[in-house]
Amino acid sequence: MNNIRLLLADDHPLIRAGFKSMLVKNERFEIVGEAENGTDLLTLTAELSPDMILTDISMPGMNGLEALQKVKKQYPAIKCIVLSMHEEREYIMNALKTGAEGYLLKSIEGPELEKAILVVFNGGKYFSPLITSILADSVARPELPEVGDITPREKEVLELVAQGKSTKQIADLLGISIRTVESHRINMLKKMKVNNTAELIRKAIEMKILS
Amino acid sequence: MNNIRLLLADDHPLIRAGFKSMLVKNERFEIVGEAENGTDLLTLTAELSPDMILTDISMPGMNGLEALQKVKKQYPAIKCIVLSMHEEREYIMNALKTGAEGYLLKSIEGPELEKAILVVFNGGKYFSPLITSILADSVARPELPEVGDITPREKEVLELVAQGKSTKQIADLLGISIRTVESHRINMLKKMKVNNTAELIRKAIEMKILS
DNA sequence: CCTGACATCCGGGTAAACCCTGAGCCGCGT
DNA sequence: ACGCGGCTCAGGGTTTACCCGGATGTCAGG
Repeated sequence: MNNIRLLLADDHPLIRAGFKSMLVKNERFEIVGEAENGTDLLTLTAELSPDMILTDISMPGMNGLEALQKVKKQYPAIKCIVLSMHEEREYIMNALKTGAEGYLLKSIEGPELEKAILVVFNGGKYFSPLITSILADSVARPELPEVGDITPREKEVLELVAQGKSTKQIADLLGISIRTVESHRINMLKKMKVNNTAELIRKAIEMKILS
Repeated sequence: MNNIRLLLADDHPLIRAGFKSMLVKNERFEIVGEAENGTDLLTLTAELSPDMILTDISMPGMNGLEALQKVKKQYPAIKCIVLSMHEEREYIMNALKTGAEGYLLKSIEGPELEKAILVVFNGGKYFSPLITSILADSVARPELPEVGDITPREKEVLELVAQGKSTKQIADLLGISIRTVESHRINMLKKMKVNNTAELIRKAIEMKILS
């Protein structure tokens, strides 16, 4: 059986070293490259055409999910497993939307990592047990907030709002009408199902839309 | 020259694996034990009496700093380096207060880690360059009028505001007038030197006044 | 004592946020 | 070709945020 050629992406050398030392124990795994950010991930994917990508979400510059989206578009055959420290539902949902075949927490241990890679390589999907239960919970919930689908323009407005800018200031900065800025803000209020701007900011930060 | 006997503490096997693989390259370093939490760290320290402890801060159960404090009390000779992902001033200050001889970010690379261990082992102190500059900044800048001087009542209002409650709702909940609630909010706007409620929320979260 | 500092409380007026409705333009995918 | 969705804008209305002021009470220090 052929080796499984893996591309590893994480901005921390420490984490990469950890994964490498977990993976070298199994001869079938071959780490063909390491990326420090989303951009590297894209170029290395093009150069190396790995069988599978293991990537962190939060990385400087282009983040893992953005990069993944582009990879999936160009090379749908490449399997992707997302590695993250975050147990928040939104993170997981976003990862799934980009087409990731697996989602693992960094609290993972060696044997589970191997299992996950093998399952995904053979066409399956794998999620940490904890992740599975989180997903199950959110399915059981009758109401699906379905939030997080903030458009680029909305995010632009959101960031200015968080900086304390008034609607008029934002309108001037973006060169658009006050009405338009209001539309964007109010659309976000509805999408996020919040009552006012204050809660919008809190929720946006909670969901890591804002830093 | 003798080996440096290290005790490693982190709740993620992945991180421990990363450190180990970074450290095995240097023969002088010997990892004599690994702890998954603060309690383990204490018992292993007693059993193994290592030369130095490398520990994460956030761990389930007893955290790294609590454990470090106890270790330092019982075995003052053991050097301690704190490993953390957090660049916040408070984290660093707390680590220093517990008597840690070093503070490293997990973005560290191998050579710097070796250097840090050697420096600390030889009686010195070591901090990531980034950490040093953060500390320097906070010393250099006398900092704004200690924005933490939010009064209990104000904080109460602040939390409700962050929950998306309107001034009227807050007034009813607290059993006071709308005007009073507004006063509290506006006083906070002035204290925090922000323009509106949206920015107030962002800043409050930034300063850990709100979760 | 009393004065200043501060937390808490309240009122009125203006600017802004909020909300509904409706609309045109454009890029994108089936 | 058509619909869908993002971005743009407007009228006109209600509600709220924002800021001006002033009022209590407490409490420490001169």
